[in-house]
Amino acid sequence: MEMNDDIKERLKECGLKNTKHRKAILDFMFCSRVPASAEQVYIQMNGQGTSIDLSTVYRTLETLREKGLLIKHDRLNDTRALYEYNRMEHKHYLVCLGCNKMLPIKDCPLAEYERALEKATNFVIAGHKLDIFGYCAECQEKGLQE
Amino acid sequence: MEMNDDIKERLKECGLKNTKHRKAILDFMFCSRVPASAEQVYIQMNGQGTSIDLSTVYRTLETLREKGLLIKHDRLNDTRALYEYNRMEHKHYLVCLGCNKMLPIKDCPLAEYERALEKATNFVIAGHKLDIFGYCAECQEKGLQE
DNA sequence: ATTGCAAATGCAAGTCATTTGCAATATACA
DNA sequence: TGTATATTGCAAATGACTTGCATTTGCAAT
Ligand SMILES: [Zn+2]
Ligand SMILES: [Zn+2]
Ligand SMILES: [Zn+2]
Ligand SMILES: [Zn+2]
Repeated sequence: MEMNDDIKERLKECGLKNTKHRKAILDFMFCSRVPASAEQVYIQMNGQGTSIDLSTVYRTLETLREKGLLIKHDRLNDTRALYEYNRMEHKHYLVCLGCNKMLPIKDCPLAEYERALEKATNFVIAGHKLDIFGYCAECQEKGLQE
Repeated sequence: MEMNDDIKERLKECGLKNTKHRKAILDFMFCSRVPASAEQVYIQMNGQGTSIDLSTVYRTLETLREKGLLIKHDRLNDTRALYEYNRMEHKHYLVCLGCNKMLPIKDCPLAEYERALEKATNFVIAGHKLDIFGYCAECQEKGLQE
């Protein structure tokens, strides 16, 4: 399978051994279009027949993050961290305050603003982090949007 | 003392009993110009002669946040949450990657964008958090800007 | 000033996500 | 195939925060 070979290759590039756990996790993260928590990964793995311990999930996610293969979102408003495959794209997130779902937004409204800000402040701007909070359609229906 | 009376008044407005703990904590938060963790508040209180239990600090900070007197910053990059007095200002920060200086920006470039986003996504947007990273003029001179 | 009662507090124990020590196992590569 | 090293499972630990409960305190009505 092509994607699998690609994943295997990326692990090798990083000097990581190609274990079934790592391959399965990286594969899942690659296919998932929303960030996932360690527990979600754990449930997914064991549900799909890849028996793995929760501590191994944590260790693996952290290892992959260190190597730049994953991005870690440090507890935005939930109590747990979320990871996602690093597609090397600049994005922002719509974070639901009801269910903690994160919806990636490719669009960035700040390029122009940053240029103006550089002139106004004498800062050299290197980047930014923008998260937008609100309530998703489902949570609105549940009446959680208070 | 004027500020103290003011603090007392604000507690009353919120339907909170005016206890020495609450007054001391809110007073400290009001005077502190940087966000503080529960533990920092705990150390400060006990250091200034206001003996208090850590769990009470947690409960008090949370109560004051519920009433809108404090803002909670949920674990920025540390593992612990920070609280600050709510001065009812919407701001962002230019954060220097060289010296960690934070330059407040009152201006917000996102009002228009949020409206467009609501339409495009069906989210009800409640707020956002934007931090811009870069290098201040001094750090540029020191050649720290990578 | 006294009293009654809900709110606030201290203390100890409990959560819960995440981390760590260590022995057992799997992988890469000679 | 053998072996050094990385990875894993399991159980126990960590650390920030929360909670149950008995006691104390603020405050308002007497
Ligand atoms: Zn939602
Ligand atoms: Zn952007
Ligand atoms: Zn600087
Ligand atoms: Zn803004």
